[in-house]
Amino acid sequence: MKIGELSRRTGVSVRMLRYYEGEGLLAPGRTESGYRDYGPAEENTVRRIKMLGAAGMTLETIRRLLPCVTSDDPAFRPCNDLRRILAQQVSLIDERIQSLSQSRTILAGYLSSVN
Amino acid sequence: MKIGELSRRTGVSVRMLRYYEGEGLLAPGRTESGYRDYGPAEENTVRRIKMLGAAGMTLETIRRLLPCVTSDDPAFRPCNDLRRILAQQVSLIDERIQSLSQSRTILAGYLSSVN
DNA sequence: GTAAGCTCTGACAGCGCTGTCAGGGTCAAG
DNA sequence: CTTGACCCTGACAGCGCTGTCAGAGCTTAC
Repeated sequence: MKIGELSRRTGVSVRMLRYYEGEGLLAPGRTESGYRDYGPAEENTVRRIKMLGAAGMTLETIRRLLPCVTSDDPAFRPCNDLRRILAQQVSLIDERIQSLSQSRTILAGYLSSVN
Repeated sequence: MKIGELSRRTGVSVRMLRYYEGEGLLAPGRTESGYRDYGPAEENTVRRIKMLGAAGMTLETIRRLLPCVTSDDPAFRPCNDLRRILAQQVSLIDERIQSLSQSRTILAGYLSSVN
């Protein structure tokens, strides 16, 4: 299918689909005339990217993770990294939450001091 | 005092002190030769900016808040907005935390499904 | 053949903050 | 007077993602 259709099916903008490709997350074939040509595998990948993105991951992180998650691949590597990266992401999020909580505390302090 | 000294005293980079000014948070006088000239009031202001910034506020938000906090001013307006803005900031942080927690849950799910 | 609609590439913009560099004055001490 | 330290302005860069525009080719249906 062409990029417009994939966009409609996945809800990811055409712009972003091209961007994914530029970032090495997607590698669709091309028609003779140069149009990107996506298959079901690519559609799956886009869905996965979307999910991981929803989990707050950077495209760069997703890129490293994708080969592990793409169940269509024979997965040469058992992806020892998968667990490590996921765990890393979780603690990264924990740090952010911690930091925000701290900010929250400070603000709440101001707020109560204002009466 | 000149900008370098203020920077040393407050721990805020020269770059940022100039930036604060550009954003309308600070309005130091100028010497004849055009050097910025900061007094104790400005130093206080910078300290306040630092604190509010540590609470996760945008400079724009801080700008709106500053006139309320600058205790040196007679404070024409009783700053009805102060409470409102602070509360608003708190709920903004809450939203972010919520969003991160959601991401965390998703990731933790992935992690456990990987075993 | 023509027009509408889709695709292509490449580039600019913006969010909020910060560093850094360039080109050029100023000030203080020797 | 010269030198080194400091200041000035203005502009570019980068983070990560996204929209949008321009200029041009392809496709499809009438």
